[in-house]
Amino acid sequence: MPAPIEIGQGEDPRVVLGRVVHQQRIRLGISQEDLADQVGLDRTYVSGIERGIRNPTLLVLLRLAQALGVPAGRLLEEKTGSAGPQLTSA
Amino acid sequence: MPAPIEIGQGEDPRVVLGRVVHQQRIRLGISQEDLADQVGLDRTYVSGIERGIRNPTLLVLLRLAQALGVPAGRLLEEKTGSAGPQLTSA
DNA sequence: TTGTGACTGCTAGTCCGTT
DNA sequence: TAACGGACTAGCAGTCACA
Repeated sequence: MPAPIEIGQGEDPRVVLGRVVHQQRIRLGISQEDLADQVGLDRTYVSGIERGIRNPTLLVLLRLAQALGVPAGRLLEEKTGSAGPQLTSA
Repeated sequence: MPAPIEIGQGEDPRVVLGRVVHQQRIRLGISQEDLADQVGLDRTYVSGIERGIRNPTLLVLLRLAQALGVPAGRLLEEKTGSAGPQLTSA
């Protein structure tokens, strides 16, 4: 049972970022290691980001956005979740 | 820094960020010191960001965006430049 | 009012592993 | 496949004196 994705605004930005990264990665159907490889980061570091315990830099955020195929700003906004783009089939 | 992974953009993202921060700050008509004070950062650190020699973290970027009164994503996009940024003058 | 070099403390980010 | 930990190095956060 996948935890219901809630959107908190006073929430820790690192956790929010982690959720977005996770969602986008799953959407691409790739593993943390695959993503880490594409971004040029360590696999454990990507894991930390998704868990919201890391505080990545501007450069890393940008590379992450690129690898995930989303606009950089997307990583800081979290527009997904409720009434999300159900992403038909695939 | 690990594998650079060229970002088609060309220009250094730090410089781009610096330009956006500078523009927004000027738009607010405040000094670097005023901004630094609002963000809770040192004056010289803000200076470094505007000059594009700093690589701030997620948390710093967010505080900066808040103080500048712009959505966080705005700092990573640079929609300014050409076509008028239709900012509904306050 | 801002730019700059140098500095210290801490963490961003890596690499090894186990669960 | 991913969470999690320890130990490590590179680099950022944050500050200062001075231009």
